[in-house]
Amino acid sequence: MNDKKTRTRERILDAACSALIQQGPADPSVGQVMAAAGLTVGGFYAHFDSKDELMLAAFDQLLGERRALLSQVDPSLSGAERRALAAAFYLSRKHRDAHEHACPLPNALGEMQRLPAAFREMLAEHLELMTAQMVDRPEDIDKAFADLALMVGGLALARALGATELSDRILRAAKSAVI
Amino acid sequence: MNDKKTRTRERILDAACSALIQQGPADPSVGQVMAAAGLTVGGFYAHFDSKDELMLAAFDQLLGERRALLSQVDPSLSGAERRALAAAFYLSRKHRDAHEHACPLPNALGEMQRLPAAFREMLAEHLELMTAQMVDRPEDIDKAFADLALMVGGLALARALGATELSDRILRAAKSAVI
DNA sequence: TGTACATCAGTGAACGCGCGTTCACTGATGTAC
DNA sequence: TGTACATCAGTGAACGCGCGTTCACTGATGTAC
Repeated sequence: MNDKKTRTRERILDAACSALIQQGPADPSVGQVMAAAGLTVGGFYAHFDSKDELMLAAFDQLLGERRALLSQVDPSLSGAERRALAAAFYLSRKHRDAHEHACPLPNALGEMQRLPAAFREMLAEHLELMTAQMVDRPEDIDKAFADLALMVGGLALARALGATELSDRILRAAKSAVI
Repeated sequence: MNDKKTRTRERILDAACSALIQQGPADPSVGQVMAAAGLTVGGFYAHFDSKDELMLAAFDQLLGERRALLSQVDPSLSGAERRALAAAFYLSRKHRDAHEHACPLPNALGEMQRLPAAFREMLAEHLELMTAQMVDRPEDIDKAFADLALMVGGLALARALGATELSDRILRAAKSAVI
């Protein structure tokens, strides 16, 4: 059965997701990802065509997870209330320090310009879908884009500083500024 | 005279600043930076002890430039007005597309966790000084941190997307959300 | 049920490459007399 | 003023290393008869 191969592929992809969250798309080596999945480097190309393809798949999976989380927020709340809830989670210390199932954007955005165009196209698509989930009326879309910028910037600064007092402070400041 | 050596060092440092803005700290190679300065790779270590030391110096110089720009805003304006002016420049298409004298944070933050602690310490110091320049009263400091997060996040998203319509839109949305 | 064969997921050594760093050298400039 | 020497900024080849990718092989599993 090739269920086994499918599960192995998923293990590699999950390892790549963790690496992408923590190190961005370029830094993790194929060998490191394979080792994290309990495999050796040579078997990689039976599952993915290239490192770029792996990282693109991981990027897609993680952004998809973010949107799935967003869709679980109580739909009876207003757009502004939903954005505030999303930001409260996004800008938590827990999310800043998470090594899995966290947002890849803070550590990946800076490398987008050097990656194949498929990454930017995928990013654009997810951003459009995400912001659409964050508003009640199309006219409010720019509020969602602004909140996204605030969230990504706040988390990027907080992660860059490590788990320090200043880092915590930036999370709090950004959280309280959501529109 | 060793004026000549000093000028050469500055040329290398300027080349490193450009590279840091566009590619972050890890991606540019010593050879590429030296070539951009019109030199060959071997001479590098007469000016800097290591690539990390070069990038740290470039990071310091660029963040210093940002603060110098900030200090040129009309001091008779209120803190909120000064922050709005700073954001209007920071979130302009011109700044997004600039290859020199631009902010290194959007392309550097994601790599901070993997760099020596000196980078994070330098970042923390500049952030404290920057936000102090952005407010009238200490109680408002969190507004400056939130605006910084909004600015950095907006520019990071805009740069990552390239010079597209969506990128422009994010710049506009973030600009109009400054506190 | 038991044997022979095919399949194929995964291994591990090898490749060519670019990296950061080192170092013996070059050649222009400044100093001593 | 002219010659001999010291200095030192910059050159370019070399180093050891980790990378992405390739490929001949292994060995467990499933199928045919």
